[in-house]
Amino acid sequence: MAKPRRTGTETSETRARIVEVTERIMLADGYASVSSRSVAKEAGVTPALVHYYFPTLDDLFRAVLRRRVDQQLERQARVLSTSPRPLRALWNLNSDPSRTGLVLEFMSLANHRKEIGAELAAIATQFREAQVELLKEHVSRSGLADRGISPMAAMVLLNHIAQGAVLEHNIGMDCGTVEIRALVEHLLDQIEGAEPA
Amino acid sequence: MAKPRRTGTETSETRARIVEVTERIMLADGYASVSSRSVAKEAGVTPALVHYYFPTLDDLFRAVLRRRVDQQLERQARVLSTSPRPLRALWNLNSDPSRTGLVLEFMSLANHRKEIGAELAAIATQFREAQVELLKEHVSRSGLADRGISPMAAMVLLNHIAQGAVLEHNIGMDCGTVEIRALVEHLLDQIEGAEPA
DNA sequence: GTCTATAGTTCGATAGAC
DNA sequence: GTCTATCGAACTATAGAC
Repeated sequence: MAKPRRTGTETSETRARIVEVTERIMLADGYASVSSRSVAKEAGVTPALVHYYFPTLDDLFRAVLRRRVDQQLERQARVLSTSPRPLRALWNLNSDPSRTGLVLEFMSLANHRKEIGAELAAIATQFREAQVELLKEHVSRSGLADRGISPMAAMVLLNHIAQGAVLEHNIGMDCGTVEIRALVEHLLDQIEGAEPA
Repeated sequence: MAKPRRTGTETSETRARIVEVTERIMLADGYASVSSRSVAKEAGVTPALVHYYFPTLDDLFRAVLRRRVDQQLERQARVLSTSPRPLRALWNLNSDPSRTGLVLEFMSLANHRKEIGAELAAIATQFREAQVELLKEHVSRSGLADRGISPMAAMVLLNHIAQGAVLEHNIGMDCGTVEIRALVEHLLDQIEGAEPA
């Protein structure tokens, strides 16, 4: 009996548009620019309607998070299980600014919305475990074990480099960009073989 | 004639306390929790006094940034020029959560305060160039060239790993923590020799 | 140097009409 | 499902007294 307030259905098109707009604002201007008003304006509805679908802003943020997680988990699984060069496939995937940029926004958001932090940690762990699991099946092929690098270490390394690159790209920094990219490409070539033209 | 408003002196103790408090809030709760009120409350003054020293919040953020930059540039230069193992010294420096955590807050802040983004990129470039410059003097000793890794690539790599580790630590994630740390330690040992007990 | 007081915004959230 | 209207709170910033 605590909250008898009305909320919208999960399948609403307007609801989907609100989530999309929110993600766009987060990427373009940061999570701090998300408000029921800014979202409503860009979605072409009223602020009240945003609250109709998402009683609190946290609910809205969580919806953005879940939507992306579902998308990316599926995409990652598909790429990892079909690609002959899983490491390179993951590198390409994680170099996508919109993917990594959003992760970073949620990490910042988690810094003062503690409930989101725990949810985010669980999700990130889920991603990484899936990466490691799928990589293990390719481990003989990838030649990682020969270098004394565990699948887990390889995954963390790849994620951190991609993440750092996106972060610096976001603020317009280009010092070292070509060098680190060359290093990664070189290592990937050594481990998995060069990409076919 | 645009702004005839009064502002405080640079040497004020109260001013210094305000900057310190702001940095603490940024690290603990994120930049979005910084307001003239929250800072004033924790510093034991009134919101108006915060604006007396820092006409806008951007001025306050910039003061926090400059204070840290001066501290860290000096510390980095000292450590790099005196340590027999410059790479390990940098790794330890960048693994400090309060250093890297603050960098990340400013990177998020830059996402919707574009003026700060340019300033931050310039500063980060300055840091990295200083790292590369000082590392070059040690390059024969560090054995990096033998592995085909340029000083620039090494620095970017080290920074990104440390940054990623702090980021994940911040949200309470520990998946892969020991593996990546072991990998870095192993590589540092190989390149620069083991630390003395 | 520090304060009170306040103008002017923006925001989250809700009630209730249509 | 969508709206208008609004309350109450928090915020940035400024003016001016002490």
